[in-house]
Amino acid sequence: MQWEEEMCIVHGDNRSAGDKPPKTVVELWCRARSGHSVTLLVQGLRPYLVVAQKGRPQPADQAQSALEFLASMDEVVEITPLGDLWTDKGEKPHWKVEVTQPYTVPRLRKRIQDLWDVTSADILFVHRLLLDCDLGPHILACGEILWAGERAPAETQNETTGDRTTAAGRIAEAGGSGLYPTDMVLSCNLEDLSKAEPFRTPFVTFSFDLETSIQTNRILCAAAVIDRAGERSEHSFRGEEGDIMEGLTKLVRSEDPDFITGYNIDNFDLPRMLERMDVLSGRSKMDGAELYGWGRVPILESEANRLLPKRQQNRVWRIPGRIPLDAWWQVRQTLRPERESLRYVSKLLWPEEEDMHKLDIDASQMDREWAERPDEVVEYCVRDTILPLDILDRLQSVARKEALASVSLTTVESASLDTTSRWIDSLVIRLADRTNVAVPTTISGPRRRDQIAGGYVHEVESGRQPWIVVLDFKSMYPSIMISNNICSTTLVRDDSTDDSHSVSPTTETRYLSKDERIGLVPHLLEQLMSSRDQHKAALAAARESGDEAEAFLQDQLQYAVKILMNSFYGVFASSFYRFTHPDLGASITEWARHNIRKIISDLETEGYDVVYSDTDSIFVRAPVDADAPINKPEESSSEFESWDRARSETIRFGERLAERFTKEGAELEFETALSAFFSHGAKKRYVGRVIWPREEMLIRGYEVRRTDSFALLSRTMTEMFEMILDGEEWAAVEMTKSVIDDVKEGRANPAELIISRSCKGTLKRDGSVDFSKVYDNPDGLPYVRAAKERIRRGLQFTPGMKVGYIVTDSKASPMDVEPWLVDEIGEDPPVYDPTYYARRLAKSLGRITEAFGWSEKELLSGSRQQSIFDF
DNA sequence: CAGGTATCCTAC
DNA sequence: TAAGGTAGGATACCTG
Repeated sequence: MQWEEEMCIVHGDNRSAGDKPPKTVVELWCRARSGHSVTLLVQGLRPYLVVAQKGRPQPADQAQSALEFLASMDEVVEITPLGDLWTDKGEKPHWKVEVTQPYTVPRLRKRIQDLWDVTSADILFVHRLLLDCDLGPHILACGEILWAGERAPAETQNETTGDRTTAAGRIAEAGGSGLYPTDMVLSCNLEDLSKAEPFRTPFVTFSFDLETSIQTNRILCAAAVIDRAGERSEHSFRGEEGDIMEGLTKLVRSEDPDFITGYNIDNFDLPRMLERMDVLSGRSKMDGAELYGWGRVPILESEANRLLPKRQQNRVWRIPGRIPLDAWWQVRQTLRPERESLRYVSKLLWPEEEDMHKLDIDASQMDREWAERPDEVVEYCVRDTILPLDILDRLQSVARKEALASVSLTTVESASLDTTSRWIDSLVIRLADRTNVAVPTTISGPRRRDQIAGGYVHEVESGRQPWIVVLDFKSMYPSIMISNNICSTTLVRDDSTDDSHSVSPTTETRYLSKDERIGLVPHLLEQLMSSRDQHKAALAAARESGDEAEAFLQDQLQYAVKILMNSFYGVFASSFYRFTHPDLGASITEWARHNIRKIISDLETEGYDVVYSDTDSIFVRAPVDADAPINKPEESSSEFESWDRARSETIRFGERLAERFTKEGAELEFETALSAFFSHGAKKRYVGRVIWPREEMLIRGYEVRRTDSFALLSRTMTEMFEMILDGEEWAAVEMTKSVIDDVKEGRANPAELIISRSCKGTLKRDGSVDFSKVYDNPDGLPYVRAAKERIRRGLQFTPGMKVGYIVTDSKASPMDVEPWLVDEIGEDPPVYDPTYYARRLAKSLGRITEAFGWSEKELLSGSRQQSIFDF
């Protein structure tokens, strides 16, 4: 029975489907737009690599005997000429060498690379399918139904499609491995797949959590929640450890989720499952599959390798067919919270809902808690599986991954777990293949030592400046790449010159004109720029018509395009990427420095004051009445008119500068107007009172922005900035002195003194953490000592997480610190070292007050003057 | 106690 | 043996 519908590719893999003749099947695990899961078995694609004669271009017929030898090799099935392809040594004849199976490609590449230039030889087979058929994650697929389970659409279920035994046979015949745990299995050919418009897929997510014994590492209980497009069901497991693991595994296999989440699963739950599986199953791999066979493949001896979750080195976990997405990592990336415990994060996200973060179990005493009140432990465990789902919902993590997959034309798994260079690959290789450019392999080996120069940062003077306009270049690096046609394929590598070339300002790196050859990178960036404009227009139209769902989708897509565009520069300025050259990155930043410096010097020549500039931005003093008040007066007040006039003149000045300095391909935008700007004289650290296009305070670089500052410092500094920007520096100093006095007297709230820093480490197989591999002197670092103390006390620590601590004695060397455990186990706060905190406050705040003549020493001395604070 | 090194985090 | 970049500020520890 044939079936056709739209679906989204979650993940893909391939397997051999016979040797004589050699056949390979691509397995695509998908979620249909209508909700059920599908395994697509795609036939008809054969693995290949591409070769050319080494060195300078030579006539194709000189390759004849070498080609004959190549054709005689075991792995090689067929060789076909591709004609001339572009390479950095010129255009030359290439041949497509089809091979038996994907796994032979790297082997063959190594064997022949002394004889041939080998290209297109490090591309994952499933990506090959998306590239060659020009598909993205959203597809329309048509195929023969080999299996239709209970959740498959009713009209697909009948006696034939629903019979397990015969289904397994049909699947094997189509090159699949057996009865996949998906709702449907379809067989199709390459031609049966086509690109579909993006839609929001109703993915299924599985969230789980383990509670384990601190003494023995044994799993005491577990919980899981399934989210099926918003519909949730809760499950809990207790009893024998093996039964718990089997229960979880059965649930994964029957509910068949696309995403697997939880809090800290990457470094805790997933490795712990593997460790306990080893303990319980001994040597039999198939016992292991019953305990932990979460891979989306049948439970068969032949699938032993794909059934279990895996992680190479210290990288992300991979589960064939599914996507492990740690809620902790998503929180870290999108929220950047000061602390990262689940309790802290849930309070941050849902401050109103008390029972969501009720603290009732002491995780550091899990064995005792489990012995005394197992029901509460299970309840606690269930709650900790619901929160990660709520977090992913709130952060829109899944929708973002899907949008990124859609704009980079890759699988959702690749968008979720792969790195920037893979997403770029997906677009670049596709275009290279279509425009006859050979695709070199990624460069391996040691990193380049000499760095390229980066952006220009202007010196900033200490003090306050009134009425400033901030302008910046729109998408500076992408614009430079587009307007100068910067690409590996347009770089002039010999010393030829031509008037049509685009020539970089100082090193005189040359690029071909667009008329001669349009570079891959400029071509793609231009496409992305216009597609972002289209998504933005569609977003506006959807909002207009009240179509919330469409507006959401278009907003996700335009944002994903932005992210993708901004990552081009980094990848092409890197030392390893396949289409890279050191001159590329260097000339992009060279143009950038040149452009911004030119504007600065033009403005200065005309007598304007450039206060600051960083890479693509410029801060200029507006020529307005210097006596106008900088803090906004009441509208009824007599000074209001003066302020308001300064404001409109500043805005007009900003608009005028933007217009004047905007050129074709380099758009300077008027970003904000400030009534006051302050810096203590350090680059990348400044504050501004924004008065246009909205009213707010802008802070960059200062401790206020840093997650490793402490709350009291951030709060005091923010208040200080408010006062300084209002012109009340004396009050700021007095306020600061009173804060420091309180700290010295021991009156500060210790919760405001927590310092939190990320701490690395390597996870050992038995679950313990090794710090000495990543740190020269681990015990010399306060946060490592705090992490060690956490571990000693039976609390979770996973490599990379932030550790909160209080300094208790700074006179000791190294200083004494204690971890902050109040959130997690309700422990009394440590007693802080008043001298240390007073000194840190005075130092950080003193740097700022120094601009007005008050030093750190004066803040610390406590010699407060009579002030408005003394009532 | 000055200066160098290791480390973190941020701006762009 | 996997991989977006550079510029810059700040802190703690260690050494001489």
